[in-house]
Amino acid sequence: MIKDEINWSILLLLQQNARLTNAEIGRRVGLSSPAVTERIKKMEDLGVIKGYAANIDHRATGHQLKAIVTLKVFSGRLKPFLEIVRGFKEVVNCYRITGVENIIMEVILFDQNHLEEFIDKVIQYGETRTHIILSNVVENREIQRNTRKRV
Amino acid sequence: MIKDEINWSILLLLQQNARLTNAEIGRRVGLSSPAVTERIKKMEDLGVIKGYAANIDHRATGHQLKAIVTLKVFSGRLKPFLEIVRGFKEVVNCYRITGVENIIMEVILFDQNHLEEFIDKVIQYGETRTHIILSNVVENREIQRNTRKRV
DNA sequence: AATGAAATCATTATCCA
DNA sequence: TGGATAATGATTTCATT
Repeated sequence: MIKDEINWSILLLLQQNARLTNAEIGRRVGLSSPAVTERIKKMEDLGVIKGYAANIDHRATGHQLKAIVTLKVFSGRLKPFLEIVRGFKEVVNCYRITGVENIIMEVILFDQNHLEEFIDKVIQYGETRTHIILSNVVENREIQRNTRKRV
Repeated sequence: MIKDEINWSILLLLQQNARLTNAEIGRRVGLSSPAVTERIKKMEDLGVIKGYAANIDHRATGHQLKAIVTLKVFSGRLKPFLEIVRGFKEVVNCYRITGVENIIMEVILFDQNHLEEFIDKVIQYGETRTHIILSNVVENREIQRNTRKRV
């Protein structure tokens, strides 16, 4: 759990720019830099902060396509799929989900050939459905403090 | 485009830990820290690096549920939806996609009541399908250099 | 891209509420 | 327990080569 308002502010700042210095964060939230350092370290140790990642434009790395691929896994094929998917570099996110489909993946691909090769790899584990991503409407929004009424 | 191998190394390091100092990155890739600073700045300016985000555990912020919600938008309702979805704090990612559904969203929610409220908000824009996320199989994997054979 | 000087930052220890 | 302050060492920034 998050201790107080100041930690919420620190979390928001780090979600917006993880490369802010602790001194700069301190200035914005009204704390000294050692105090900020200690608060951040504690939240890292507690697992509140899981890590810090640079956000890369996939087109700049030569990846033309981004797609969502769902998988309705064949009977008995879930476990082997869960093993092998960790090795697929195209897959940047993979979730187990409820519903008719069991798996949903976010995939980054060089081109349509690459998409075809990828489908070939996963089709032996289940029935796939592919959605090409056309545009980003909301991207990587920060998790914020709960301000809604609780029931 | 990415200039050389060293920039790929820098990108990989920043995806794994965006809070590494430039001096530390320099040590690992064999450059001085001003050289690293300049390379990173150039990649930021070119839009190769879009930003740096702390990764927060949604359970630690009191959000019990994560879900995928797809939307088959009603005729004429896409534009108003695209406007309003930017204001929905629950939505951390939203894509326009090809296929029967037009929209796919990644949503973070406090509890099942919150999910119900969220569905109520979006259901006027189209037909929804909700998948609760059960677990993460692959999370936030780094985009890597292309090593596969090109055709 | 490296180097060196100056400013800023991180870290540690100590003290205080 | 949590934070401020001060000292030291590391880092960043800027100018120069």
